[in-house]
Amino acid sequence: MSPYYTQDTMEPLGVPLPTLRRLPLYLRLFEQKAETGEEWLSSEAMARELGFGAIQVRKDLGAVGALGSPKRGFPVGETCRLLGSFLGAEDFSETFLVGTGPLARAVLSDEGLEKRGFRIVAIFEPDPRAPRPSDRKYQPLERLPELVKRMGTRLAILAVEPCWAEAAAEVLARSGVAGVLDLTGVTLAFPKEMAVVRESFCAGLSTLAGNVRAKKARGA
Amino acid sequence: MSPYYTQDTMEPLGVPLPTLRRLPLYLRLFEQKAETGEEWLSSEAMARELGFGAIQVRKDLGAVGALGSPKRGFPVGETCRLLGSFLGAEDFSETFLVGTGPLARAVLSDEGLEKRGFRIVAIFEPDPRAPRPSDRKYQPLERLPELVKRMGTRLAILAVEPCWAEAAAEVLARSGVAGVLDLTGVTLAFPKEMAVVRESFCAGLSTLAGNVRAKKARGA
DNA sequence: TGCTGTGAAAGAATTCACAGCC
DNA sequence: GGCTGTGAATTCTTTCACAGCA
Repeated sequence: MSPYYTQDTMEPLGVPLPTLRRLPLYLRLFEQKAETGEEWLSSEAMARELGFGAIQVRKDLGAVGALGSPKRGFPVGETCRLLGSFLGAEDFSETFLVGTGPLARAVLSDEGLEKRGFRIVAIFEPDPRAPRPSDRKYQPLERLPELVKRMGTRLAILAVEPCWAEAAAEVLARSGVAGVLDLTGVTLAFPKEMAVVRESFCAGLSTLAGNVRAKKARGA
Repeated sequence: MSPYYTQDTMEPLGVPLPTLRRLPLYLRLFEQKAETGEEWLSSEAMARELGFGAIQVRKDLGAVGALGSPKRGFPVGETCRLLGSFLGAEDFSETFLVGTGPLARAVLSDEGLEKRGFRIVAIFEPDPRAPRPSDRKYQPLERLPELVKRMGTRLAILAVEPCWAEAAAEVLARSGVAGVLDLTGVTLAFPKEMAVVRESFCAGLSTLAGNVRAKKARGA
């Protein structure tokens, strides 16, 4: 039985999007504590470390059904498992990677992914003339839809060069994957039944710059 | 004089964070239109392409002072400049990069950054024994604070291996940079007067997985 | 008619206040 | 005391409805 129910009503939970974005941060904290062998972690300690309110931390954790204990906080091991299974692993561990350039390489060498239970199970390249990376096998992009069907994969990471982004996005759109992590930085249209998370260095930096500016405007 | 004032009240604007995160998407759309030579872009066209409401697009653009024209939409060239200067370029173009691994390489090879006006002006590496990349010069991390002071750089991208993350974060915290784009995926503490944007493949994938799950729960 | 701009209403997310438990 | 869990209050975002303009 899937564990994602609120504690009291036993209704499946719609976790608010902002909460969803914070959950990975909590998970990391719990994992760190697990490594040092600590058993309990309080919302206030987390809040201090992350720079936002303790009540928010509790609400967020409560939203996925995490259960803490008065005076001590949240049990490290159990909460780790709960967050880990909610956030990925388990149902969504198998992921396709589209692209073989520097960005795709960065994804492949990210230790965090496998630590969290995600596994890149196949790599695809849309450009037939792309230099062939020596260290891992990859397939032409056209074969992706077929493999999605055969393997039941539901997640894909799009990390191709900008010029190939649209072509690749179209293939993905028709492929039947449920969600795409779009790292291309190009504005791509996906059917709206697909889940899309867009992330790019550029957008991140822009947001940061805007942030700094806003902070200064308020503070000074 | 800085142009970031609301049109009517002439008060400096506090752009809502969710809006701030969407602005880079609009900017990309405008840039694309600029390339194909089109002069006008309507909020509804944008909305269709991005998959959210037209009213929201108008509110967001309005929040940075963009001004559209009835029946036609928003002027491509002018809005490009406005968004571009609000989001980065101009005041924040010079950026330090910390790290020389695959992730840092991906940042360096990202065409989007320079296209948007950001420039990596120096690269730092905390690990004295890291393999020396042949193609670009870099400096030991200890020199960063000094260079921040001399060059007045305000933004840094943190892209080191996880094991060096904390050490690097400490140096950054004392260095006087105003904002950090943290790509390490490690939970790091920064002084709260610093602006921090965290981004990682892992968090992105986790969010995506949660998203897919939530979508399914609602839809079916 | 076709689109923007805006004040008002609805809906979410965050914060507060306090009850409960060890 | 120290910390969690929760309903109520507040604040922030989004959406709606319509006025205005070319």
